[in-house]
Amino acid sequence: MILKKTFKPTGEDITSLALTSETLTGRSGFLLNKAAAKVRDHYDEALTTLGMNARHAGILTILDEKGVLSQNELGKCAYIDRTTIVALIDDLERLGLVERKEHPTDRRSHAIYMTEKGRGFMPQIVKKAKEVEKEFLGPLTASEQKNLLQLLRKLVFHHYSMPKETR
Amino acid sequence: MILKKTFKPTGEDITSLALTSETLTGRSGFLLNKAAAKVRDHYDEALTTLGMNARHAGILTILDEKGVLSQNELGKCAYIDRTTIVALIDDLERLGLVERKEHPTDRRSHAIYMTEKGRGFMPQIVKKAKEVEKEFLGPLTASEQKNLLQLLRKLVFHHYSMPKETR
DNA sequence: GGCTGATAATCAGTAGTACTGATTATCAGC
DNA sequence: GCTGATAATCAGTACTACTGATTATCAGCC
Repeated sequence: MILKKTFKPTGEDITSLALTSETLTGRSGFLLNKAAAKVRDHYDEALTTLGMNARHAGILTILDEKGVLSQNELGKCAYIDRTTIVALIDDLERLGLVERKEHPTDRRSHAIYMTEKGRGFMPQIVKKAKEVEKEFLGPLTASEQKNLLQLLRKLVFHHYSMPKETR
Repeated sequence: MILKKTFKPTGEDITSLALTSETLTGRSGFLLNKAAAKVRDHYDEALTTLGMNARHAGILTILDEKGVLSQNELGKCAYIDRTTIVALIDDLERLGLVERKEHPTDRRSHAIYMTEKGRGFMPQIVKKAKEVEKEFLGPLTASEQKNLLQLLRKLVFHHYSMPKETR
């Protein structure tokens, strides 16, 4: 192998490769990480013109969907750590897309509101998301795409609803 | 929403959620990244007793499968950047699992050999991988698992075979 | 009214991932 | 023997994601 000039990292015929944990390409761990890195690149690239990245867009999407939330609630929805979300909200506030306001009933919390400007960004964000999804999932048929999303969702919801210790 | 005491980040009935890019949980970007983070956690935790992480195990798996490779070839097989693989090989060499030797025909290259000790680790690595895969993919049926792996593989192979500029 | 354990946001520090760009050595073609 | 390409390496950068500590506040209980 090492002597070959025209080295090919992977064979052409995907379907001939074994779906077993004995090979790297048969492990969900490998495939998920590589797929995730790639789709994140796509998102970050698409959103850079809006001055944000995929996680910022995710937070705005949650806010748009669920209305006003505390930081904590927001973090839980996006499965983002409580300490990580602070800087993300900072960024979005700096961009004028959200505002930290006083929480009506709990003075420990912040109520995160989307601003008018933030709301105005949503159509663009959704448009970008649709473009990225279309391009990234392009190699799959429509039903395969749907299938993939459903399977992933099942996995994600299962593993993120487990208690912390067993995660 | 912000006033509710018993806040639930996600509804229970997954199947009722829309599979559309307008919601975060309808985007492959979100789902892939969360699933990837989780499965990586599982792998890292399972492999920590062997003194390595998921990427080390991945490299050993490639070597086991393909035999002696140069660092570059190894990187291409594992889709790991040329600059990133250096430290990973360092780690594995320090653990005594691989060795950098002189390349037979190209003195720029290193030939990476698995040591006897490294070969001896493979059954444990495969065992751990199988356990992780079984547990992580547990929420899915056997045919769903197979399906998921095939869809992911199609995506990964497609996107990583593109020329750099359009990736 | 005041104590106590829990919770919300924040920050400092740490670790891991992944890359760009530069450097050195070597190769391969002309 | 010159020239452009390639292999490994390193320094530096940026981003992700966490632990643990801190401060403020809440909620239940005596």
